[in-house]
Amino acid sequence: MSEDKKPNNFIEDIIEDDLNNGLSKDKLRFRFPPEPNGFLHIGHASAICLNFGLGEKFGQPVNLRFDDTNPAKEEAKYVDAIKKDVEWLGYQWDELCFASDYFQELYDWAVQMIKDGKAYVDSQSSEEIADQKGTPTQPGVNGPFRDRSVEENLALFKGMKNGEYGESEHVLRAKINMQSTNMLMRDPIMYRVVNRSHHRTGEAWKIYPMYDWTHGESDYLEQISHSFCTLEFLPHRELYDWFLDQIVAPNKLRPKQREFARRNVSHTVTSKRKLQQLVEQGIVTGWDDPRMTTISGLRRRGYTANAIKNFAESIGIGKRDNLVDMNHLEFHLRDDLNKAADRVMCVLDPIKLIITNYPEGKVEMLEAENSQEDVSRGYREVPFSREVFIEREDYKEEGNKKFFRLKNGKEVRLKNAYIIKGERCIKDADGNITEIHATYDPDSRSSSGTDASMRKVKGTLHWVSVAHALPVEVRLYDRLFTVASPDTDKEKDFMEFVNPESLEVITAMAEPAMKNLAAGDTVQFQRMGYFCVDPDSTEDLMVFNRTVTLRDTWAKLDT
RNA sequence: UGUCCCAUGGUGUAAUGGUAACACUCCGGUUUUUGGUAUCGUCAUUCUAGGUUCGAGUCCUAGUGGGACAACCA
Repeated sequence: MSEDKKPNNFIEDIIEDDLNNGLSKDKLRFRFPPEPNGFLHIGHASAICLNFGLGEKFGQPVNLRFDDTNPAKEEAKYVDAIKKDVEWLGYQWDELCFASDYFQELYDWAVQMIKDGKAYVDSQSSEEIADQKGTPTQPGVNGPFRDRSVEENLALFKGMKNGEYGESEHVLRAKINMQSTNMLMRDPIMYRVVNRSHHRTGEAWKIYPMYDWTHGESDYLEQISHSFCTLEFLPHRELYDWFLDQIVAPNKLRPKQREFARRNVSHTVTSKRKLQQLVEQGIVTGWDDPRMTTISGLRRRGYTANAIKNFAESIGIGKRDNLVDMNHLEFHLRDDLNKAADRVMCVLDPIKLIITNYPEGKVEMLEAENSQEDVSRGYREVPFSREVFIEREDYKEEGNKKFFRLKNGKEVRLKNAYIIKGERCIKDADGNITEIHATYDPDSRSSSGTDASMRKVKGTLHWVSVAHALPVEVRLYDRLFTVASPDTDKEKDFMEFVNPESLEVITAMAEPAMKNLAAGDTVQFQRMGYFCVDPDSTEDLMVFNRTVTLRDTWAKLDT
């Protein structure tokens, strides 16, 4: 039972402090609160893992709450997509909540605040309101409607609710302090009129509450003990607390907002606006394009939920600006896939190799292990014959000592088959190699038990029998951006850093057993990387996405 | 010409006033029918200046650098 205790992060410290100060553990409750206005991305994954991870660590519930207070942007289809992504990551929420479920409570509280002189209806234009608000370095001034009577405020607010006014005619504002150093405290807007149909409440409401007025009160209604959000909301905390002050009952739990730094991953963008731009301008094929770092894109690319969760856990959580290198993510991806994926052979850039001393017309079914890591995964049969495809880059007429692959006069092993020796190659008029000739050692068949089969040769190549090869489409992905941080350049737009070679589509030659794979299945193409079957696959043509390459120390030496 | 947040190897995190550590990356060795995996190892870190203290990455002050804040968005 030696549980290796990992050090707490500062969020866990906050919770344990509260526990030590008398908060009972069963009062702990967390939430993940996305706005249903787009797809979740890798940044959200960190927040999901944080909140649901805390739920698991402390054995307490986590709500999934949709922050749906702006009908102009939100749609039911995003609600469904978000639920699917959270589930795919392997988390189960306690209650499924919507801020829109609280519209009536929020309204009633707002009416009470008007009666208490804590809120008023402002009838100015948004420009006038903005003008009076001042700037971060200059205090604001009070507007002309700030001291309206309670009766007038009540009547106007009711009128707003009943649809008697158009958008922008009136807003309800909290009466706080126009001179505050915190701009959010300068009489923030609580309600505005929006003439839109809401994806859940339909036409029932003409006024909609703003984020600040909604979020803390929603936390309170759900009795969330700790409300974690990203650092940009830190200035909102003062207002979060002020709004709570207006409504918290003494016998109820008072939620606490704390902030952490959003995780940025190199070579990606995560703002919805920018992701949308990539989709709209056709840089990618959609929100689930395998090059996108949306959860749905990562899923289609072949990322596993485990890899994402391990990544999130390993990078931890902090308060400083950060840019996590993509290779952290890829490390966890390879780590997980190495254990989970069967091995197969597929030649991406095929060239024909003829074994001149192998009988024409002969076919042998050779046994190949599905995983060197785990023999319990069993074996499959792979057909071998006189003509096979190998990778073009695996042959050189002459190569230096570091080149472990096939060259004239040298031996290599064909994986799970025979040791062959390079003899010569055939070239076309332009000097391009079109065909390689080799001879084989008939006694060297893998696991035949002969002395020859035990011989050590430096290189091992993967191969596919020409007569049995299954042509498949393979989509090779590279990073979508050529620089680590595409959206922080002061002069250049992030679109200028789009990698024009982020996708290469090729036809590869696969071993015949691969035709049994189904969409979503992941395998390792030995020596080449991890690949998964894309849903674009048809009866006639299988399509594979390259999830990630193998670590390749040779490629680095070679260049 | 404001308020607030942040600062530990190339990257991310830990050290809770007491020997600066872990992972990734990089580089190198061993094993290997994947130049993969596994395994061993090397290199490399507390922004600056003062102060408190027997002792400071940690506490205090100032500076420097980075970031947030002026949507009827969240």
